[in-house]
Amino acid sequence: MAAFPEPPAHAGWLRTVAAEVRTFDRSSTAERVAELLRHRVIEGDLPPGTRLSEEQLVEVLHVSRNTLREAFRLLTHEGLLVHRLHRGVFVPELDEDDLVDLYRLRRTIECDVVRRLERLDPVRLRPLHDDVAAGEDAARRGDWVAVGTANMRFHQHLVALADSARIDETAARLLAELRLAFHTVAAPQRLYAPYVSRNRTLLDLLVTGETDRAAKELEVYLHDSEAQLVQAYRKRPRRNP
Amino acid sequence: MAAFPEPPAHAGWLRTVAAEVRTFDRSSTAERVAELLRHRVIEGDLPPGTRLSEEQLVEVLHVSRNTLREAFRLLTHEGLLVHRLHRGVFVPELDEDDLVDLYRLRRTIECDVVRRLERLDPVRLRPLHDDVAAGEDAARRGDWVAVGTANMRFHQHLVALADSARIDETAARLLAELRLAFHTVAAPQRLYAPYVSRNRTLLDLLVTGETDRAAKELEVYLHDSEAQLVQAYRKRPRRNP
DNA sequence: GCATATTTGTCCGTATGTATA
DNA sequence: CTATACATACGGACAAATATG
Repeated sequence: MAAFPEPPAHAGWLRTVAAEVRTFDRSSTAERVAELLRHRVIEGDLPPGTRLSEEQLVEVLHVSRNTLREAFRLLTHEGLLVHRLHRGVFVPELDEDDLVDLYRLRRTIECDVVRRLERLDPVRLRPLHDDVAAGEDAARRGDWVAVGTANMRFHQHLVALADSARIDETAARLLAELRLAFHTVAAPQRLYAPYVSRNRTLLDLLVTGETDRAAKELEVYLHDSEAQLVQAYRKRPRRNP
Repeated sequence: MAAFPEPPAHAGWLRTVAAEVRTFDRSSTAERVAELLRHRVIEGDLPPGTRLSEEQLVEVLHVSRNTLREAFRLLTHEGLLVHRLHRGVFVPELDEDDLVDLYRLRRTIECDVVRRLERLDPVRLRPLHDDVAAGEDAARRGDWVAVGTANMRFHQHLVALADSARIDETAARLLAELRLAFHTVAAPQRLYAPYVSRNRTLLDLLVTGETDRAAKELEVYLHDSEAQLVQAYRKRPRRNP
């Protein structure tokens, strides 16, 4: 043993990982590994295009190949990894078509959820208030990572108003994939900035019960967001032309 | 060996299966196994509540346990199997809440897709025409299984008009799960019957470009369908009270 | 409630096939 | 084209949890 020449440079994130895997219990090992990798991908620690070597991960996580591969399968179906036969799993590199596709489904779900809201108990807006406040606060501090997180939470809590587990799950996958897109552009910070105040506007409309106007506002909102992201995509520095 | 008292009665489907697994290539073994099991579940050959024994399937499919478990993971994530820790995988038994949840998402997606249609090339309605015709034909023959299949195809082709891979995928999973619900009620045949003509009505509205009316009609349509299915659920014979 | 048998969860070693330098 | 690295797939083993009598 010790036959492994220490993982290559890009794998710095690996070092802190080993202990975490056995932290939780009451779920299968594969799910814990998946949960761990999920966060690494979503946080951008593994940039799009990265290949996840079975050998290295087995070594570092101290799990068997089988278990690791089960975790891969889970994440693959969540869209957070892509699986190329006989080549391994990679963090996906979304292209412009993927962006458009993601926003297409996103508009369908989020706008429809808002449009169908009625007789909404104000208490249920509580998480949204918190998210908006967190976003505004983070923006003041200039902590753009936190702004992004708060924004994602806001939208997740928004669809949660529909009271549908499957809508929640679909939205979660959607937003997770979208995070990948944000990680492929140069300065994702700026992309979140304009939506701090727009989330506030949206929330106000929900508070006053103007769901139709809220739905229309959200529609424009998401179109703008998509346009900005597509633009950032085109301007991004690319390795392979 | 021979310790198994012959798989129980419901497992007759196993016998014809062995050869099929090695038919295709160009995909992994796990995916081929998953594809096979997927069809068996969707077609209702494995009724909801069935446990899929690893040992039996390994025996019959001639694949290793690891490979089989990978196939399980794939299907679990599609909602076609449920995984209970240390107990194995089962064909899910959807309850009333699941039904409501499924229809909630279904209305969101299908209705929104229809509402957003504009300047639709009539050629793209071709698959829908075929599906409606197939449904009507099958209904005349009294082939209710074929009616069900045609109906599922119709709705899949309907959402395909949105030109979104992720919407297609979401809808596919949705409809697959819904099939499970149909298999748990006594006489699913009758449930499809009323929608042969309603599909025709819907299609006519699309042909004339009245997308708003079509969306509203679909909304009512799906509400009715849900109500009927829920009712059938309550009347169904149950083993465990 | 207990002891046993069965089944799943996890790991390992190895052989084979595929993609890429 | 060959060589190499790696993923794919298999089968055996044991531990852990569950089901059964």
